[in-house]
Amino acid sequence: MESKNSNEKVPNFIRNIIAEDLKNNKNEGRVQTRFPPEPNGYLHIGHAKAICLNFGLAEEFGGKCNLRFDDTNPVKEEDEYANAIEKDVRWLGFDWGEKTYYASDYFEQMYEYAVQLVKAGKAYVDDLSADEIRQYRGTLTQAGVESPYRNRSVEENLDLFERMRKGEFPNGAQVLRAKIDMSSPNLNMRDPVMYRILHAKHHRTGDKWCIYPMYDWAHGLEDSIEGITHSICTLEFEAHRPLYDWFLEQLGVFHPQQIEFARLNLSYTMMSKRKLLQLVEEGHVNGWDDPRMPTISGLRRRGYTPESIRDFAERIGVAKRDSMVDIALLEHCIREDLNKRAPRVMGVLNPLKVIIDNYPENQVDELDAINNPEDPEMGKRKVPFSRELYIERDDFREDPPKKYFRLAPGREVRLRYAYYITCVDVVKDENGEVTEIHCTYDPQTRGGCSPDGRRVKGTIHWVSTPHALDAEIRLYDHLFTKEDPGDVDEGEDFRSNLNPESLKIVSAKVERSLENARVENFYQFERKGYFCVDPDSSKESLIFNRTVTLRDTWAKIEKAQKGKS
RNA sequence: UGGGGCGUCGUCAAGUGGUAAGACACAGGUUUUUGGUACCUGCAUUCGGAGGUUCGAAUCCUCCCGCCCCAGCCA
Repeated sequence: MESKNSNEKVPNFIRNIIAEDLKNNKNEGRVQTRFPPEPNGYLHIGHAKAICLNFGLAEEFGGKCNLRFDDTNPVKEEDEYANAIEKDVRWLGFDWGEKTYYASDYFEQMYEYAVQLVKAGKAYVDDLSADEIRQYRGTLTQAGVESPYRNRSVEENLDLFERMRKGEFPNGAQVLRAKIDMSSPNLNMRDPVMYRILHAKHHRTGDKWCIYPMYDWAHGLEDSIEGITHSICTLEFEAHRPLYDWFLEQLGVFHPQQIEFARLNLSYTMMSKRKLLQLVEEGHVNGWDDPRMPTISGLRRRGYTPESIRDFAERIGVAKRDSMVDIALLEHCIREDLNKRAPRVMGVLNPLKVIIDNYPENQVDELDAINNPEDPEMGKRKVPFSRELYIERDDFREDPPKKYFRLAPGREVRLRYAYYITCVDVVKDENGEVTEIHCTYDPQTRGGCSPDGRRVKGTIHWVSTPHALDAEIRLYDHLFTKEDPGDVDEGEDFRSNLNPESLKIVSAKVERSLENARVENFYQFERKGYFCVDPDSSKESLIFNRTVTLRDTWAKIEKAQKGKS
């Protein structure tokens, strides 16, 4: 399976930086990265990019990658999320050793570092309200104003900070701020808040703390404590780097290098955790693992494999420019993976009854079918054939368009692995709807080829009626109708771009061999696409999710034809 | 009109002074008992624009244009 790594690694700026560092023996040749999610939501394909990047780099350069929960805000974080995140990272195929790291494990040490800064006159307790702090901060073009509390004595600051920790003050009464520069053109440097008072129960430390560190203060410390050599994050943190560096420099501790890259944007979907949460809470989807969601759990349920997602992450590359990756690339990756691995099977999504007039009633023939033409080792199976069959409604046209070479009155086609049949009659109901068609078969063509060598243009799939299994099939399409769901008119939001046809449920007839299908098994329904067994499925009622369709050249031709006429 | 970034094919993306990789998409074609797969061919005389340096520039310099991020006691 690993041998398919024929696509060699393409250079990117982060790889280049690390390779250069290694050449210069920076960090004694050590490479240590980390993936630091906040446990306040589910991971999505954008996180998968970061995970593959961090774990991939570590692996490539003989280093390690930590999984670390950045749990510094107790009001938003929950164990449920932390557990789901661990499961997803593991499912993607990554291993972070025996230890899972938590920012909250460093709270005591962070506090001591803060005291150190206070003693050095580099931090102070501010009594200004949140609102006042905002006003004092100034604007993009206007310098800020120093807080009247900025020059308290070290002793007073020490006393106040300790009492903050003890819980003597209510939420919002004070904050600890770094004393940097209120006139800095970089707003992040205008005396940023290091600690705020939050009387809240933390998912791990419980009620032990009532002051919690802010991201900018905490993150560099977490990295430093763990000996991270390359702290890779997304572009929006670029303006925070001077602060990251400032704290570590003041403390004189190990100083990791922060490197920023552009986050992933995918067409026809969106990555905002907030909006994804909204989709879940408002019921536009059926949970975080809805197969239409770009979450790892959604993709897993949809039938995406870890291999396909890792391949995708490698192919999109890593750079600093904002971009929007075509979701067709993700679809290509899963098709490529499943083409090699998915057993082929026949399933009729929209059944039309076919009666073979000259085939004996009650006769059953067991025909050989190949499980995967891409992999002979997957062997063969028997599929039952009888007088009554189902074929795909779209594989029959009373009035076939040009270049259509499936079934039509008087036409002959091949039933895959079975016989050639010719349509001799069409039966309709009072509305003119075709209810069944009658055909004759050529007994000489068993297996699908004729002794006289005559050729048929079309091969269609089928299922024997008396042997067919019923199955519910969930057909998924893009969640949004626009490449950029955020592209909306005045007064509207991304919800108005929700695709009303993102889920269609059909009752299908599938071949008998699927009776043993188990949850998460994947198949190629020949000529239709790749499907996997949904967790809702049971032996009594089979349920499949369509992962992705097969490429459909005919659909393109027909669309082009319609466009012309 | 402060600061920090970024602009190479429809979409990603290599390239770091020596004369534009690759992938997806798209368009043709070959093979085919999946209109699938595989394979072949085509697809940027040009790198946001204009000047300049150089024998030579996507790569160096200057100016201009466009897009993104920053004013949470979120991360």
